[in-house]
Amino acid sequence: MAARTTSTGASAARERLLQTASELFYREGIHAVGVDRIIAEAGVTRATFYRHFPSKEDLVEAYLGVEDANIRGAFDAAEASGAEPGQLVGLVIEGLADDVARHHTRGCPFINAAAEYPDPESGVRRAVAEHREWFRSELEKVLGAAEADDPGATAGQLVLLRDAAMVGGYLDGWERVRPSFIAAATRTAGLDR
Amino acid sequence: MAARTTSTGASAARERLLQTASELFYREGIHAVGVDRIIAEAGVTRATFYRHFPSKEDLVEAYLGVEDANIRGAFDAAEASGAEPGQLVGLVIEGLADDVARHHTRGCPFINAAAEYPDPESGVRRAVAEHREWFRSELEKVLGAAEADDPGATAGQLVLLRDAAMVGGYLDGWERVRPSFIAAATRTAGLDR
DNA sequence: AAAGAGATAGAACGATCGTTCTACTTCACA
DNA sequence: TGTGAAGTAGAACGATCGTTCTATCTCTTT
Repeated sequence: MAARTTSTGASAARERLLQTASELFYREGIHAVGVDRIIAEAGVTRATFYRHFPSKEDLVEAYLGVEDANIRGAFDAAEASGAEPGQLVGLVIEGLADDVARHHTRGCPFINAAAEYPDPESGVRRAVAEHREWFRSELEKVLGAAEADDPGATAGQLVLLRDAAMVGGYLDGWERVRPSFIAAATRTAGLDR
Repeated sequence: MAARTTSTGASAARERLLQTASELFYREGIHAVGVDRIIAEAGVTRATFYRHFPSKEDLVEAYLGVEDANIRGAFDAAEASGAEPGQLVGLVIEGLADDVARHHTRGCPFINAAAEYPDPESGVRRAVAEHREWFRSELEKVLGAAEADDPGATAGQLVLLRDAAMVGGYLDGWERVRPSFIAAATRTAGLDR
C-alpha cells in the first residue's frame, strides 16, 4: 500500500498525520505532545512523518493552516449563501458563537499557540499574525459592505470580542459568556438599532 | 551562608528561585523552561530547589500565586487611596490599561498557563479559576459600591474586556488595542454618561 | 555544646525529547 | 520493464526532561 489515495492529491498518511496532530495539539497543547504520540496515534512510521514534515514545527504550522482554512471556509460559505450584506454581519456573529460552543471549547488555537511561542519572528507566530490580520480585514470588508460606520474601528473591536469569547468560553464556560458576547457584539456592530 | 535572610521569613534562595522562575515562565512559557535553566539562572542547586518545591508544578503554582498577589496588591492600593467609589471604577480601568502597557506585554499569565494545562482538575487550572473568580467578584464589589446598574453582569463583561486587552495587546500591539479597550470599558462601566 | 535546618556541589536515575539512519516492500507511472 | 517515490519496521543518536541521591559545610537555635 502506498501513495496518493485521496482526491485532493495529498497522501493518506500525510492527512492522517495532520488530522491526528491537529486534535492532539489543540486538546493538549503543542509542547506537551511529542512526535512519538503523534505517529503512534496516526498509525504511521517515524520515517513517514519526516518524509512529509521536515520538522515538528512544520507540522505545527500546517496545523494552524488547517484551522485557518476552516475559518476561511466558513466565511466563504456564509458569503455564498446569498445573504444580504446587512444580514451577513449578524450571521458572522452567530457563526462565531456557534463555533465556540461546538468546536473550540479549549480556547483559540492561535492564542494558545502564541502562548507557547514567544518569538515573534518564528514561523508559528507569523502564521498567527497572518491569520489575525486576515480575520480583521475580512470583518472590515463585511462591515463595509453593510455600510456600518467606521468599519475599521468596528472590525478591531469585534476581533477583541472574539478573543474574549474564546478565552472566556474555555475558562469560564460558554453559557456564562455567551450572553455578554452576543450583547456586546451586536451593539458594537450597530445591529441593535 | 544559609537560611532565612529576608524580613518576610522566606528564605533568600526560595525567593530568588520564585522570581527567576516567574520571569522565565512568563516570558518563554512553562513547558519550554526546564528545571536546569531555572536553577542555573537563580544560582541555586538542584537539592535546594527540591527542598522548597516538591515538584516543578508546585513552582508553577507559586508563580501564579505571585501574579495573583501582585494584582490583589494593586487593588488594595487603589482602594486605600481614599478615592470615592464612583472614581474607583475609572481608576481600576486605567490601572488595567497601565498594567498591560508596562508589565504584561506577553499576554495574561493565567490565560497562557491555561493554554498549557488542559486538565481542569490540575492545580494550575484551579489556581487560574480561583484568580478569575476573585477578580470577577472584586469588580462586582467595586461596581456595586459605585451604584452601577447590574454589577454582576457588568463585572462579567469587564472580565472579558480585560482578557481581550491582554491577548490583543500581546498579539496586535497595545497601541492598536488601547483605544478600543478604553472606549468599550468606560461605556460598559457606565462612565460615559 | 549539641542539634538540626538550610545551603552547596555534583553524580546519577529512567524517561522522553526531536531527529537521523539503514533495510525492505509496494505501488504508480514513464 | 524498470525507476522512483511512498510506505513499513525498527535501531540508534545526543540532548534534555523532572527527579533522587550522597556528601559536606554553615548558620541559628536550644
